[in-house]
Amino acid sequence: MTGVLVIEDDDRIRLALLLALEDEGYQVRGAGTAEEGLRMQRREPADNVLVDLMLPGLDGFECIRRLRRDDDVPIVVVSARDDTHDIVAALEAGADDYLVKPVAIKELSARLRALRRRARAAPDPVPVLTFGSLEISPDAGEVRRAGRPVPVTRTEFRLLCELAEHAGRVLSRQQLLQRVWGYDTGDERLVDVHVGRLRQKIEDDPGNPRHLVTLRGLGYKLTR
Amino acid sequence: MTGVLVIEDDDRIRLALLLALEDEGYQVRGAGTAEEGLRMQRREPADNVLVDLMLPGLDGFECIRRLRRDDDVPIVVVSARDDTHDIVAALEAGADDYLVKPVAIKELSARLRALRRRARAAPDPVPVLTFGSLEISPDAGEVRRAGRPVPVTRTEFRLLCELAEHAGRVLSRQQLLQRVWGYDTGDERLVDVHVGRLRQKIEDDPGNPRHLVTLRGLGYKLTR
DNA sequence: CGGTTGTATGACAGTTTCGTGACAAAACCG
DNA sequence: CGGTTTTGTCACGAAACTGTCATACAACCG
Repeated sequence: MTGVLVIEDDDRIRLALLLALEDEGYQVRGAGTAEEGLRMQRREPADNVLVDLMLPGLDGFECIRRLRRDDDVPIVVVSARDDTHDIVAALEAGADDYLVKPVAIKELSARLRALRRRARAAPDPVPVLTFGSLEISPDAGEVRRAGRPVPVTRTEFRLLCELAEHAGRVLSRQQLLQRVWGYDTGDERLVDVHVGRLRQKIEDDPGNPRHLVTLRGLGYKLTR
Repeated sequence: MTGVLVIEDDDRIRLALLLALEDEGYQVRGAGTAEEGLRMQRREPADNVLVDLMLPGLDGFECIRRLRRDDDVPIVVVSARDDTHDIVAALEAGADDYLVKPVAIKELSARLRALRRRARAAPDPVPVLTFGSLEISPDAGEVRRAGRPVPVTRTEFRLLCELAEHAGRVLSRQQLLQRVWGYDTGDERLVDVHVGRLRQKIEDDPGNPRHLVTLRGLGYKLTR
């Protein structure tokens, strides 16, 4: 399992990063101050560290230097400041990369991956979307229910991913036909059939679906 | 002396980069096309390569892949496009960093420095990838099953490594053709055949593969 | 309540996708 | 050069998947 430590004092940003990284398949942990982060990294080293520059107490630069002192872990700075001087200083202090907020999680993930390739560190985690006991991993082409793999067909899988990507939002049959099948027009019953088949596989009680819900007259949605 | 190769088709930008890097103390050389750049790098390897994404003929992504194929040189993309999708694709292709034009030369220089520090710090620790009782050492060119060496052909080995590097992720036949064979197009049955042959060698029960599994309609993946 | 509209589902036939053995071309190797 | 291994192509059978349809069921509405 690949671990990431996020050192960031803003609770909301830290939480958002942690949740997003978790979806990307990382095992995450967070720290609100440099001191706490250093302590955590010393006790139980993560495979990657994300650091904010503006931290209370010990600042980001110093934090990077100290991390670097006793570890070769890849360090990525995530800062609001988009200033060449800061970037150079951070890299000079020992950081490996520098991203400016707001960061696109996919980019962050890709950069972490590139960095790990260089550092020959941990393996790639596989992103997982979770809906209660239902787990969907688009990259692994896998669906699990209560931990057990569920065999789904390609069409079902695409449909499920489409719904999962827009979790909680209704998608009309037309939209689904368009996005999953690429049809601009077609029989909407087709969607019903596949939704039905999917329910047989992923719902505990297919007659009373908890995740893959029908919204009469509107379409379907996937809920947690 | 540290050498940098700049592959960029716009003469003015290439020249500007070369001059600026020269001021930074690098020994520089430039190429106007991917083909020329690849040739130069093969003949006389630089310590860093800068690549533009929009090149005439062979595009930047392909250029990166080919550079990566026979070299571990740090690659930095310098592109006008500031798009998450491009960034992810470039990093995925094997780039180490991605900068958006116009670049601050001080930042570029700092990033190159950080990258070289990394590249130098990781002298191959001969990693072994393990999948249950299956062991693959990409560097040693060896495959073992329950400790016993398994003779695999070059093609099979590359296919296996490609799958192993992305353990747990589905790779489509197209992707495999592209990455293992370098084909941009071709008969997808070819992949099937080699997967079949590989299974005969590495699976306990080739009829019921445990590691090299098929995901109908999606492709293949290697699991633990 | 009865009519109307929208949704679920089982069956089925046509199509797609896979795995495999056979074989020839190509590469390799003394 | 002759033998051996590896590689790519092909064709075919088996298995899995897909979309359509008909019917049954449920929800809504006045």
